Amino acid sequence: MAKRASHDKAECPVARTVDIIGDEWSLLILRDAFDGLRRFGEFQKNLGLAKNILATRLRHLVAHGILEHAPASDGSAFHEYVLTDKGRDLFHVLVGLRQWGEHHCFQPGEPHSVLVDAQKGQPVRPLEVHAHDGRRLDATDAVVKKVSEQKPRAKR
Amino acid sequence: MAKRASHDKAECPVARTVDIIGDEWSLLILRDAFDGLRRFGEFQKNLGLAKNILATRLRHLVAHGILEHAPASDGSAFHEYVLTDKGRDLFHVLVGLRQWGEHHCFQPGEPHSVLVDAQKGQPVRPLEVHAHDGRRLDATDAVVKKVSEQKPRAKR
DNA sequence: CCGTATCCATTCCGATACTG
DNA sequence: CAGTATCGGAATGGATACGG
Repeated sequence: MAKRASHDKAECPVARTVDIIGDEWSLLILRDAFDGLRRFGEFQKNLGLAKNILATRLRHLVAHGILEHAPASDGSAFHEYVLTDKGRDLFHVLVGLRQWGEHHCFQPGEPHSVLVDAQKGQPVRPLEVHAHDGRRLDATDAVVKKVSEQKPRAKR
Repeated sequence: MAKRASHDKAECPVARTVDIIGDEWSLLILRDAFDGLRRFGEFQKNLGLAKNILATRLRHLVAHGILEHAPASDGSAFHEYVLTDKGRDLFHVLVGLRQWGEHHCFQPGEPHSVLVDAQKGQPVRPLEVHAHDGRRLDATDAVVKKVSEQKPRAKR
């Protein structure tokens, strides 16, 4: 009865995405994956979550093609979880979360980690949203066009 | 015993952010808030979640300064929930989720809503991450610099 | 070292009834 | 319309023990 709602059929891309990665642990696992963590034990130690939960989340991410579970690239006999291309495309989401946190979740002077350009060591620029023609947009300049409002195309 | 882990003390901005908005309903509420929804009933109807849960989430978002609960701007006697500046800064996160979903969660030809420039009606550009000097970065070009690795400054 | 299996407390979610 | 109160079922999360 109290089955968790699912939005995997929604016409809204946000809903579908949130349905897949919209939970605390998955997002943190992804953060660590972008940080280069690969092994089960690394995730477990770094996140401090129970192994069964980690296993569930990893399975889920693998099932959705975000992580790949493959034999380790180095000689070791173990397997590792690495981001697929699809998973790497979540980069912007993680950067967005990070930048918002840097800006809004710390007291002035309170130390926090920073995302920097690997070459120069400089912090990355804040994300911006741009229109098709390059104009910068903020939240009030953008609207969601619903499917039903879209120009119907050839029947399919 | 099975209390949910909290990351509000983490030094990682992603962890703190995820701690606040890293759950399904909060993210969907925010999506709707960016869509212009304001009233309790609008959220409830559009999301189809129980009122008590919605109330809890809204309270939480208000407590964290992401939404503001104020009397309606129009004449009506009711209150409404509107994004604060802090909340509006989550725009990039939502755009990131949306774009990923548009790209990865739909079959070719399957219809979905689209985020467009309000002026011209054109879809917005895909997000990009840029270095301080403007070079475009992907996930492998950026690294997280931990607090402990940062150059110590004057004692504080 | 990498997971699976089990147990149990807690939390969450949905439905409904009820109040202002 | 906008919530609060309550309830039961479900899923989650944490700990631990166990097998590959």
